[in-house]
Amino acid sequence: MGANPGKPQGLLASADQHNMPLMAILDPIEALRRVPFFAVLPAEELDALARHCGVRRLAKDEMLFAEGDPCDGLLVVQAGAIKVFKMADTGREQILAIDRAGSTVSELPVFDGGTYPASAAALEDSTLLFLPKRDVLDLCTRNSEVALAIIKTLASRFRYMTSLVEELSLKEVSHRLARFLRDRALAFGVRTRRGIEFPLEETNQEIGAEIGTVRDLVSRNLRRFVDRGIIKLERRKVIVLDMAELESQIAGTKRAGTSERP
Amino acid sequence: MGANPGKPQGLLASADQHNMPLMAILDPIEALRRVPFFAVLPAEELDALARHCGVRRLAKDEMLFAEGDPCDGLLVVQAGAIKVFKMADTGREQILAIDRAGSTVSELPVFDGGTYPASAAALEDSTLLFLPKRDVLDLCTRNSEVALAIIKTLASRFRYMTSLVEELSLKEVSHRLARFLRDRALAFGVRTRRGIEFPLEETNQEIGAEIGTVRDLVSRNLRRFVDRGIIKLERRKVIVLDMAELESQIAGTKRAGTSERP
DNA sequence: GTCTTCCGGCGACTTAAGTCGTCGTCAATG
DNA sequence: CATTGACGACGACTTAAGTCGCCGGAAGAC
Repeated sequence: MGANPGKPQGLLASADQHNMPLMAILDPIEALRRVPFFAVLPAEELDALARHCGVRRLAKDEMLFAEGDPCDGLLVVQAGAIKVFKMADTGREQILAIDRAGSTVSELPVFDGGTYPASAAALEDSTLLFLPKRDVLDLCTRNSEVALAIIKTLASRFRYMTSLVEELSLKEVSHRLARFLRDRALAFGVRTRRGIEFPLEETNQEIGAEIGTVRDLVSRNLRRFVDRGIIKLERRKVIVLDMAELESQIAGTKRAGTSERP
Repeated sequence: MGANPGKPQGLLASADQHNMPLMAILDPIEALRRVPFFAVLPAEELDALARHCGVRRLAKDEMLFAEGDPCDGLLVVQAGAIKVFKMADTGREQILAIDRAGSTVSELPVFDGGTYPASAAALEDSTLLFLPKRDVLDLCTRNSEVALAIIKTLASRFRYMTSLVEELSLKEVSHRLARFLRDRALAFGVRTRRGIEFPLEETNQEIGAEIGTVRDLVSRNLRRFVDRGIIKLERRKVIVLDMAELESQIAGTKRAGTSERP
């Protein structure tokens, strides 16, 4: 699929609703079907689930839950975007995941019975479905295919956490930012004569929270990339001029020449 | 259970073998039964699994697998200790998990079909069982109780990763070290008239790799705790003199007084 | 026993990360 | 149109983190 950034993210929550057939907005079954581990279910199972589910609407920046809250059901994102994050007492935050339509939020407490391990809030106006814990657990017990699919979902999140730990512990801010840009370019980039272009809706603040640093450092490092001719910044858009150099920033800046120690 | 450190860890791998009935060393069924998600199985299922399993012995410091290797089965720790870690090209490493008897290593690639997300090596002489992927997946499909228990295991690991990310991103080295000591004190500490005592077998190097820093900083921060009268160090032992102060190191050193900004 | 190696402990230094204050721009608001 | 507020940029500064070299003691090897 040739990377079509036709649906930019942050600003246009309302556009979603215009582009989507009305049913898709109202029909919880469609929302459930977009969840990978429910997709395998026959229609009548989905129906049954849908009958038990509640709806929650959130305005931008509204909190969904806070770290430590008890949890009594699974949340399915129907529209919008939810950030899951940890917050320091200094106010700084670290984003653990951003979940959009078809994702579920914090499966953990549903399955291990604990409280939410992090807080969550809406990045845009959002709609979520709520499935009582019991129904989800019953379903898993009856249908091991679903359980296995949930394991896969958890595994994929786990892999991300693994690489996040690696980067936070062993890599510098410039690496993390380079990887962030590379990933965006691969996911949303379009080849033009000027380079690979993609939209960048979030603020430096938000980027910082994703890659584990502060606003200022994102700004400084972006500028450094611009100065070195690796990227070009426009309005709310990035143009990657030198993808090879961007990749090599990810691989290793860290005094790459020191060879072996004697 | 009044915290009995009767089985210190690193040095005494051989003691294990003396204290344990010989059968427990040789019998794979016993080893499998110690795994939480196999414990629920009836004896004949365990038998069947055990018949298919291979054995792998590792000397201390021997590699079990490297990041990116393909994986074709589940590894169950029967005896010893395995560290799972990421390594930077500078040689620095970040430990993601330490698994002992009754734990499994890298369930991820078994269930999502990918490669190992990190490397693993033996911290002590160790014995592992190997269960072919097929058998494990078949078992999960047949028995959703096992699948659900695996989800719980993954969830618990996930929670740890979550807090690791939080600490790496938002907390200082002294916090992480304080938490490390507190956790050890709770898990292995014994109340004596001098304070709460527990063994500390690992080197500063290893502690650093666990909490995400280098040898030197572990040493410096330990010393600082000693100077402030929070702990006392002996041979390979720690005595916590002021648990309250240790806890408050965890909660927040970070200019705790700044109140609100105007 | 003696030798060697590993480990811990300094102290001095470098550098990445983060903080702060200010200013200019842009966009939304009234 | 004017005001306000957010955001990005930038320079100067502070501090935590990490690096380096050296020493001295303890444990293991011979």
